[in-house]
Amino acid sequence: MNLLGYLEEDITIKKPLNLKQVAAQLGVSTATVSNAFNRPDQLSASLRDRILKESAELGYFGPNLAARSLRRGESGVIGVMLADSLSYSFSDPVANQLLQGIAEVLVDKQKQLLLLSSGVVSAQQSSAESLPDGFVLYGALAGNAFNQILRTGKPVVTVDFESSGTASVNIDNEQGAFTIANHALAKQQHPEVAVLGLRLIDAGRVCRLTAPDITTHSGEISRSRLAGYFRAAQGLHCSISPERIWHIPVNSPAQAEIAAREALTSLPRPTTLLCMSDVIALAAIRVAQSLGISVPSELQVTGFDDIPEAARSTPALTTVCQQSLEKGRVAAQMLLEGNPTTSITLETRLVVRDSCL
Amino acid sequence: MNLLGYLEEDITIKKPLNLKQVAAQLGVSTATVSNAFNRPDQLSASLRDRILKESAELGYFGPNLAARSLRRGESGVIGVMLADSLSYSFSDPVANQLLQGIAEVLVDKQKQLLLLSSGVVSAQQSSAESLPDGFVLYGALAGNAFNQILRTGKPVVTVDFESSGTASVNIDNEQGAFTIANHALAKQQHPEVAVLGLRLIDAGRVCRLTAPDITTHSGEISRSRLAGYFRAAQGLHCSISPERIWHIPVNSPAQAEIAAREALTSLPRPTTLLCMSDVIALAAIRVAQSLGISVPSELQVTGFDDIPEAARSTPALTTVCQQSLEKGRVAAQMLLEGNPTTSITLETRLVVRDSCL
DNA sequence: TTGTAAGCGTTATCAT
DNA sequence: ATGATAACGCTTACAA
Repeated sequence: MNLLGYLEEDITIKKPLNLKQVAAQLGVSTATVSNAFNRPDQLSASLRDRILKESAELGYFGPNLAARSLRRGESGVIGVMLADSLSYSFSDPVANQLLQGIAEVLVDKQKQLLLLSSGVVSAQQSSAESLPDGFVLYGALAGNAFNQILRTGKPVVTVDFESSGTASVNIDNEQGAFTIANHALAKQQHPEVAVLGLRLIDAGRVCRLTAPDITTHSGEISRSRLAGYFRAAQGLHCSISPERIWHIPVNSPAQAEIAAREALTSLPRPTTLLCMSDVIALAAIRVAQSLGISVPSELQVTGFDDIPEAARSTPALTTVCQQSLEKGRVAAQMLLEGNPTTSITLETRLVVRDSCL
Repeated sequence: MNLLGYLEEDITIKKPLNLKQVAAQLGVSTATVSNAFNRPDQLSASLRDRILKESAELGYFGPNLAARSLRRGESGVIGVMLADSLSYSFSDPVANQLLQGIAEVLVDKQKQLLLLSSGVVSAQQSSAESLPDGFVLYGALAGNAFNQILRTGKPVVTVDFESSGTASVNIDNEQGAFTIANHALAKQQHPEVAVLGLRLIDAGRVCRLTAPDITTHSGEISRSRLAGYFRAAQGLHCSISPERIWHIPVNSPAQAEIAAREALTSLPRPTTLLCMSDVIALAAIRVAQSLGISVPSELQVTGFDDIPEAARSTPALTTVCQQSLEKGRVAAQMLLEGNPTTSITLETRLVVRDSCL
């Protein structure tokens, strides 16, 4: 093989065909090839079939996405931006269910999914957010990422947080928390309540709250849930003091176990553990078992989320279903069907299983 | 507001700024703005800072991705293509761990993640696979999707399957299965073995195998695991007949429970259940518990994968760690660091916990 | 039905 | 450091 031959082959491998070359090969105009891929009505079915078939044989599988979206102003890609880091999100069952719901709709509507995490975008020199035709934003985004996306002027649906002017999908966290706390506390005479809370304050370690922490606002969702717990407790004339509320910085089993162990070895020992996520609650059940504390007879545990694992554990977890999967579906549908403007609040549902009867 | 005003405003909202407009606003040339974003060495630091700052204030956050990648021939996007449907993959703990590992590396290297599922691509008229600079392919892809990606000539790393000429990350499924089967069977006198297999044949329902199924090859991975089980059994002079092998079409708890129930109510009742995934094994443990069969004293259960939930269940699951997270990391690193050509086989590790001592 | 050509927003080259 | 300009691959209005 000579140098020229080598170069030719190299080019063949490196550069995919483009529409112009295909048109030349097939002996038709570029317009016709383009129409074959984009506007079936502009040519005869037989010609279209021939072009599609033969171009596939040549190794051309459709117009280059960058060029096409540059020209058309749309890409067929939907961006999903996650407040937490990407790799963490894949380990979080709630985020996974949301993504699952979104993916269902996108596949159905033939859209591609570009995953963005708020950290990367702001650091990036080229704006990946210029490509997608629309966005699902999950959770309160760090810093300017949110504004950056809004300024694109593209349709946006936010999930689990709201911002005036954009469509959103939410649940009533306060109400869900109230309902389950009420369920847990109503039937006990003198419940000893502890709360295992998620992201209540701005601290990187597991710790108890202090009185001033109660009035400070930090994470919206957690604060709503805490408010729901308080409302239920007050209605039943029992109280939850700050030092019986634990802050857990990340929704991970490891952190949750630390907090659960602290709570369950503190005195007086809690008889009820209100947990702000299922991951936390499941960890609490494991810790209780390892300490020889029987659930639910000696300790009632409640969760929040209703992740799949909640139904599988023993004892099965009593929790609040927040329909994460449906959230994802609804968000994606709103995004893809017309101009999204409305805000939707999905129902939460008390799911009574064995950990708190 | 008059019609013209309305239109102007509409345009302002709809069309994001472009580099040319920004250059005009700032009173510099397009080349300079472009250089500010792409080639810091081409202008003074102070000018660059001014441009970056002021263009952000104008609402310009960096060059349009479609235009940039059209021009440069690269996009900064990595495509991950999953053999299974996207929404299913998000529910599968193994796929999630792989994605987590990939995401770690991509975030670190400032790459974006485009998720493709093999179903969508082939049906799509525009080729989304033209955008990414490289691909991680997970699992044996349906139909032409694989070839379509290879023909792009872009770097590819395959995970959990091999194809000559492309780099790959794999584990030794046969060896892993052999090791755990050997562990499970070696210490019993006359073990009654049943296998709960994943995707062994081409059938959509849970069912037992028949003799001819044993020789037919279908899913590569499952077949390797089955071969490992057989090798271990033969070495210990015990046998596994086809009607003691169940086929489960999807790695879901629901399907697995059906198979487990069949297996555990069949006679003679198995004393050892070799399961081809942790999801299946965990389902088997739950079914055993519901039938009053004690694990591990009356029934030994082994899994495969070592998903996070395996360590958390009671009894904790004895399984084979296949390092899914590391697989993802390695695959992404291979893809991003130079021309990937090598094939790597990651170690599997027997993890003895309580379900099979 | 087909061919032609403008232009989408960017980068890179070249001369200035 | 700048200005002008040619691509990158495609879509589409328009003319034939």
